[in-house]
Amino acid sequence: MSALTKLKAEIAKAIKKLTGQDVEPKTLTLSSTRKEFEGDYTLLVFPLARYFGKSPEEVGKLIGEELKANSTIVDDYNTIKGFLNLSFAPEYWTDTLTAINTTEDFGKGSHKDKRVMVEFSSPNTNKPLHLGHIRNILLGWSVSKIMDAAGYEVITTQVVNDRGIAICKSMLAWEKWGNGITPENSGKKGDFLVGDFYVKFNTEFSKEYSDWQNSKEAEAVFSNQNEIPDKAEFFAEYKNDYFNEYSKLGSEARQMLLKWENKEPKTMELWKNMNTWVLNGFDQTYDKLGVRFTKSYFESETYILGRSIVEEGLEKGVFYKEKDGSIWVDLTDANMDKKIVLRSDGTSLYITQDIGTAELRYKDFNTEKMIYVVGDEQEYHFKVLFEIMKRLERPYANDMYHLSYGMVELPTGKMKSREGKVVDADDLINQMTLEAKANAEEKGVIDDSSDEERNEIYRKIGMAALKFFILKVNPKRRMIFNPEESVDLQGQTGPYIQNAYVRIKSIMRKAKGTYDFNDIRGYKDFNSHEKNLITTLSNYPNTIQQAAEEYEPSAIANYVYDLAKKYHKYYSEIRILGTEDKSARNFRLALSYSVAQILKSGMDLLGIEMPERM
RNA sequence: GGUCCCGUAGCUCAGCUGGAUAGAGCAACUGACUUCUAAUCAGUAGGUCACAGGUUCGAAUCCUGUCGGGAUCACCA
Repeated sequence: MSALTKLKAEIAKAIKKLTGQDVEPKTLTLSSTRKEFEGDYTLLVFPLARYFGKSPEEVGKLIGEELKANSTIVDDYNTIKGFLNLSFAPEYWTDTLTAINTTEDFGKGSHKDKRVMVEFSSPNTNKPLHLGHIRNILLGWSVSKIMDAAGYEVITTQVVNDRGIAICKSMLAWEKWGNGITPENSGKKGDFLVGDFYVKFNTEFSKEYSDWQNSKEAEAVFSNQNEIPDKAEFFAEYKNDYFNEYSKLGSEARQMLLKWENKEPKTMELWKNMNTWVLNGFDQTYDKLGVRFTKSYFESETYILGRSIVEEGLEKGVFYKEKDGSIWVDLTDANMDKKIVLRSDGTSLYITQDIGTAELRYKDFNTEKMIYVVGDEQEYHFKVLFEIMKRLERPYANDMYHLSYGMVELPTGKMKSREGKVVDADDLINQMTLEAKANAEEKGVIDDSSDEERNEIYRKIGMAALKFFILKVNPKRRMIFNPEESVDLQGQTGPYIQNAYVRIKSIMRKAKGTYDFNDIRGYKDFNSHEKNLITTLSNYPNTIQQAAEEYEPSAIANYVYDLAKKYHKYYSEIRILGTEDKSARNFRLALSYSVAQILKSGMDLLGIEMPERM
């Protein structure tokens, strides 16, 4: 039991003694005292005044007096209006620090008997990963780390969309214009190579389309409109219909999809090859991002799943059949629409697959809790999915969560992969490392490291800047990313936090063998920074729990920044190694050591690595 | 039109279940490296918390409405 929980119990006891009223200790609000007032922690007495029938100020005095007399933690108190400011005994600070210092994995939550699955990334195999994926991946990875720290057992998965018309477009373009190029014979990273052909298909298709617009066929289509719209506007909107009805390339792509579905050997071979190229490329990117999946699911293998569950739902009366044979679910009573779950020709839809994969994962890993990291444009889809799973009475249905995040946009607007208007993940990662390098060389700091060590440091710094930049923001916010102005390396950033850590590491190297963390209790004359830091450190476990409950990496990011900021300030004002008094010096080193540990641990929850020097 | 998300300093964002005078960073300007790593620290300036009501001892926070931005409402994924 932490000292603060103990104190709350003592306060509840005091209230009981003074009024006979039972108060749940958890309902008491105890927060650290604002710096302009005397005291360490503040109890809000407004809500308690009604038990006493006295003014908040008087109540505060009564409770304060009682605590001062009987609490081992509280040394003194003062009241201002309805605020009871409590000052703690010196032992509170040293003992709390020692507890933090000696607890292994301080902050980690108690074991929860539940497996959580976090699904994220979920790329298509027709193009490389881009900035949008980066936000998704960083969020997913961080949430999985946070859930793990909160005490869950975590399974990470991705669902790879490796089938469908988009992939066929890349395949067709490669067949037509590829001249047998491969990653091996060209030296080009596989996902980029395939992505190039996806763009190639679309530029060729656009050419074909604009040529067609001058044809008699097009003229006929246009003049057939009931209302005569603006011609340019009409053709801009008609592109998709053209693809399906008139386009030569479109029909070739659809034929390829048909061949794929019939498992035509030559097509299968091409498909397998190109997928392997892309997936190898993805693995390299995941590696650079420091992300791993317990298991990958492939839509080519899972897209048929879900049909048997639809059958089951039909029997149970959860779904119903239309005359044309299509199967639907009616969610109007839950404030949603009717939704089709199986086509009239018996083939699956997106939702059918998701029903199937949820079930498959439950069978594979017995995951009772599932978190889907997917963009906010799919909120409705997941609302529907979760409602369906509830109606199908799946054991995991009540613990499914859509971690929805806002789109990442460029200053010029939305990214469009088919036009090649994207920020590629790999480019961005490299750019960040280069920027960290340029910045460091300008400063000329890192001393006697080898080139290899230095590059490793630059990579860590660059990645920290990128990751922190993205994770510090509430996921729900849309964000505009400007690749030119790029990500800062100073201020509220990843490197700022790394820098605090590096400073401590440097101190610890210099202090080696000259201190004893067990000898700190003699120190009593704490300054406000020291109390402040210990208070912040002891909030770490709560922060983790809260971040886990709300699926919110930004809570960790803000915490870690706050801690680093407080330490930087402390560092600039107090000379730690120069401290004369032995127990004070031990205390300060112990405090610094703990700060470093928590900074490292917290950054790890964001998927950010710490360099030992920079 | 229905539903959901967002709106806080010039810009990017914090602000926990309602609590004391709304906080950081960037950009601008001033200072601080012979002293544990200056990717730092200190300071100046910058606010009608979109707007209007309501709830109460007390509202950026909760409720209602309005306005602005976005998403979504396919036998696409």
